[in-house]
Amino acid sequence: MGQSDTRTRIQGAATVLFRRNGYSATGLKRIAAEADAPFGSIYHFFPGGKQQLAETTIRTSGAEYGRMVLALLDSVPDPVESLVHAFEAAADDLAAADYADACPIGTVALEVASSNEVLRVATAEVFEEWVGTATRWFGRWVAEPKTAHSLAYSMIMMLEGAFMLSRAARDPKPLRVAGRSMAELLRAATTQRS
Amino acid sequence: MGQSDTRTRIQGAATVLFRRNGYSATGLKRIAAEADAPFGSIYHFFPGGKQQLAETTIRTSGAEYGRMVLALLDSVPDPVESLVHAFEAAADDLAAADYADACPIGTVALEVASSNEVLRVATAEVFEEWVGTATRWFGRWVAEPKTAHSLAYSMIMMLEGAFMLSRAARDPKPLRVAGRSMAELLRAATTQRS
DNA sequence: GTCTATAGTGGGATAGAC
DNA sequence: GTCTATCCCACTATAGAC
Repeated sequence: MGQSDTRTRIQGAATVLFRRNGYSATGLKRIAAEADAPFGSIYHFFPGGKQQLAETTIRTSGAEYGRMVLALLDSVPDPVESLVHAFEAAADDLAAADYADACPIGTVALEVASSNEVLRVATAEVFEEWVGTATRWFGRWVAEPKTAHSLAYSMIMMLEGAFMLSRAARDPKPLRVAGRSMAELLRAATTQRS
Repeated sequence: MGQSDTRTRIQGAATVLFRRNGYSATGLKRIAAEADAPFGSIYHFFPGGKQQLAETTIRTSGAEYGRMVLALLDSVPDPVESLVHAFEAAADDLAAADYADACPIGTVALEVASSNEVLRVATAEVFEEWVGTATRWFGRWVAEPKTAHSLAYSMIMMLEGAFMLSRAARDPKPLRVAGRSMAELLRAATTQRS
């Protein structure tokens, strides 16, 4: 256990730091210190260095976060209420975390988009996975697959944008507004309009 | 002219690099090189160093970008069509720029939100200014001020989230979907629903 | 004021003792 | 396999020549 435990602590510390401060601003020495692990252990478990560690955290925390959001959406029966509730929960969590822990991959995604192909592809695949999951969720209430797909994209984009504005302003309001807008979008998609 | 021209080139190069690669990944040496300016000139014109240079670019390019988006929205008479058109234009521009030049402050905003108060406040104030401008624009077609405010927030959040997904996937589609969703939101706000 | 050289710090990565 | 010491490089910042 001692061995894989070190690896777990390293990956956990990396996930937290990349999420809060991004890829470039996070040093491997800092990760080792936060993980209470010797510096060399990073290269033992992640021979590919910083990039491999980041790719691992992106894919792992990305999948985890997707499951968490889906579970949150499934915890309320009515889909419109569920959207409002999920964004409210995200707002509360973000405020409780002092506006530090939002999307685990958002900051890194923007940072590496034009500078690191390996990490860019990793973030793109995580987003794609989220869109697929969300499309299936919306598909339970929306007839047109294309509409479900658009709603899924919109939900993730609205969430990412809301995280950005809420963190910058240190204010949960953007996330709450985003939730109500997504509810409105779903209502519009399921309601006949004159 | 020679003097302030150097300052302009430095600020221009900084704006481009911060926008593409973020704050931490951008070195002052690189900025000086891209600006064809001696390294020392950065500290001559920006005695506060990297932070002051970044704050200046955030506020300046932020205001410019806000004016540009507003002009784009005002270039089409019908507001619903205008939203679709504006996001389409953003999609075309982003693809033409090889997915490098999206929002001038988005990447930096996420990077500094939990690590640099001066820059965090600068990004927050730019976002606030955009929301105000957009609220006035939506107010021309929506009666309720609160609704106009929500639409303004949603548009900016959707744009930021769409930039993130489009850059990660190197695909203009998220931006186009975002535009259609914003059009749908405005339609829902201006149409009677059964 | 313009520019260069360098100090001082922290980064990623590696070699090698244990 | 675990851990430490160190290398080399890039960074921010500054001192000082011109």
